[in-house]
Amino acid sequence: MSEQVKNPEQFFGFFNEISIIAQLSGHAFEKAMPEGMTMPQFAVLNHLARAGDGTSPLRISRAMQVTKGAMTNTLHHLERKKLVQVRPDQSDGRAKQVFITEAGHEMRGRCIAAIAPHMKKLANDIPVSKLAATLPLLRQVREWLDKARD
Amino acid sequence: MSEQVKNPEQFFGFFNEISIIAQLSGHAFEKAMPEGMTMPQFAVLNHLARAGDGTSPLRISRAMQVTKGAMTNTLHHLERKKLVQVRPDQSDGRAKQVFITEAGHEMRGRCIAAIAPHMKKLANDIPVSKLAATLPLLRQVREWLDKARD
DNA sequence: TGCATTCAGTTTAACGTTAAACTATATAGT
DNA sequence: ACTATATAGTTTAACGTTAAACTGAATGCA
Repeated sequence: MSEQVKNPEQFFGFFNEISIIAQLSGHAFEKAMPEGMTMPQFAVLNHLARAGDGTSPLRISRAMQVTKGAMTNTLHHLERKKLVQVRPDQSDGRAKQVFITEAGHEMRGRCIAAIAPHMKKLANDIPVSKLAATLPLLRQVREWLDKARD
Repeated sequence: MSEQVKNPEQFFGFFNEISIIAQLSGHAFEKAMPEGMTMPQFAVLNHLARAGDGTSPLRISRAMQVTKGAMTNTLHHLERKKLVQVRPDQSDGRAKQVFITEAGHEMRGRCIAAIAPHMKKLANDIPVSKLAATLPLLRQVREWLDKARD
């Protein structure tokens, strides 16, 4: 009674659903956010606020699971808006350190506040607990894919 | 004891996990597939094979949840490779009809075959039943987002 | 019949992403 | 010390996407 993959459609269906949700939710978020803020930008701001300041672009790019080049781009946007400050790392001439500014903290707060009403609406129709219940599996899948990337 | 959104992080975490999985799985799929086949191209081929031939680009774009412009692009790729055939719709001068060719069917089979071993590996570590169990919720979220799009 | 509106599809610019080439600095081995 | 290799970050080309402008055909209403 081993688990056979009789039906590839279940797999495709799962990943297809995932990718459509990613696309729709990404655009919904960006539409709700303050002027010009994108998902990647908010994600970096949020990461810096939660996980702490002063890390390098490379470490942030790994946490966000994007390439270094993508992070260069995102950080330039945030820097231009003065939401982060990027300084050379004294102890490593190759590296830089990224700091979130006061304006950055404030912008993060505004983003969260802007999204809150939408979350409330979603929570009305779909209990948060059901979303949260899938998180362990999603994390497992993500970690699996990350490892399989070689 | 109503369901309060105390912790926005659960929401962000859910959608963040989703978007990372979408990105990783998309790239993993494309790497495994035959030369030059992309996820969107395979998705269209798969849709035509399963849901039937002869529909219009617009209907396909809606089924795939992408814009008309994106579908124009994807269909051009498939047409150039002779995996689909696009003909003007006799009964509506504005519309077109999309048909999957024999080569298209064959390519779809090759894509599925190419992905099968990867699915097997994933199924080894994460039971298909657990993925399938989340599908109803994912569908619910997707439909909610689709409706909320106005 | 004629005109305004809707609809199908294409095209364009802008954006974020990846992969790969590149610069510059750090590290290790001889 | 010197040389080879690894590492951090930037830049470039290519790609798929969206939004919006556009063309051409159909529909509805006067």
